[in-house]
Amino acid sequence: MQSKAGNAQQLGSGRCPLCDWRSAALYNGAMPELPEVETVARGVDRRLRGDRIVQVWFGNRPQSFKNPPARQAKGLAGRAILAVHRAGKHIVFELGAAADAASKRGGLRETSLRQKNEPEAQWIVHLGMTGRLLVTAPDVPVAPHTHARLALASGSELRFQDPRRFGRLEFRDLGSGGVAFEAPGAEPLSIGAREFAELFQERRMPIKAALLNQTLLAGVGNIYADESLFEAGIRPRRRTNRLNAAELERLRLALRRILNDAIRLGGSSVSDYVDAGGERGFFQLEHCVYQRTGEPCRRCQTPIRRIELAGRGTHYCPQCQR
DNA sequence: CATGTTTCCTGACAGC
DNA sequence: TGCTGTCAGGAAACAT
Repeated sequence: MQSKAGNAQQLGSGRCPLCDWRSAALYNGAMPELPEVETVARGVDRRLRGDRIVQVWFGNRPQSFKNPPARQAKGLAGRAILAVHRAGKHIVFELGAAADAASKRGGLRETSLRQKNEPEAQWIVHLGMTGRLLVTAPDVPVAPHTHARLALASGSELRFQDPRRFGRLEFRDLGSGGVAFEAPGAEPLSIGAREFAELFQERRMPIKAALLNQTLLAGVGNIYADESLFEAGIRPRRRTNRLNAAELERLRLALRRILNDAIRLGGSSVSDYVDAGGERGFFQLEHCVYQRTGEPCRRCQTPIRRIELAGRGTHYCPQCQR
């Protein structure tokens, strides 16, 4: 058995609150995708909606910032958190007026904006591979690779940590001609059959590469691409324009079902992922192909095969997927 | 334009 | 024990 397959046997970790299941060890190799990002966004929203940012500290690793940290810190300070939600793999903080600016500025425009509760700014967080967004008490020791700390009026602290620094933080001021963030691709949970088919039938890339392309569908990453192709019975290398209507519809429904199941289980904790309260998810226990190279297919016992596609490890059952 | 490849970054692990 | 090499991957940049 290859070394990667050996790793895969140790897949998952943490303790399940329901069954007390516990695995041997962590291992490396997963990232926050739509279900994980949804879980984090919901957790942050529940904890911080209505709170106010009173103080901001940013680290000095420029890779983590889409616009300069000093500007982001200045933009965030004093603002109310109106809501937090997911868009694709992004976590979007909808922010109100800064406390001091609101009292200074006043005026008609301000009043109308506040009445409609429209955001005046946004903070957009992408977790990349290893990013974590955690709500903690301020006296909890600061973990290594913490690049952002936001002190809140409630006394809580929001922290962003990201060892590999593939994550990105971005501040947008919507008041001065700034444009609200929009995920580039369609939402896989709500896209209809026709629109889904239209995304793919004119293209000729491998279906797996298309699923990973965020400008087509927003939020699908390596785990859920592999898992949904397994459930739909489609080989990852199949060209998108060679898939018939029935296959595309199977894929759409498989993707939707798997993403919803994963959200229900709090996401897949394969390596670094935890939700806003530091809890791990449990969808990794449901994986059929991802990181199961060489292990028997759960449906037909054929060993799961691993190939490289679009620069990613890609897992499938040669018997069940055609 | 569409598609393919490289790069960034660190921790975990295998092997010596 | 401790070192070195390999691998994981989202998305932007670059190449074909």
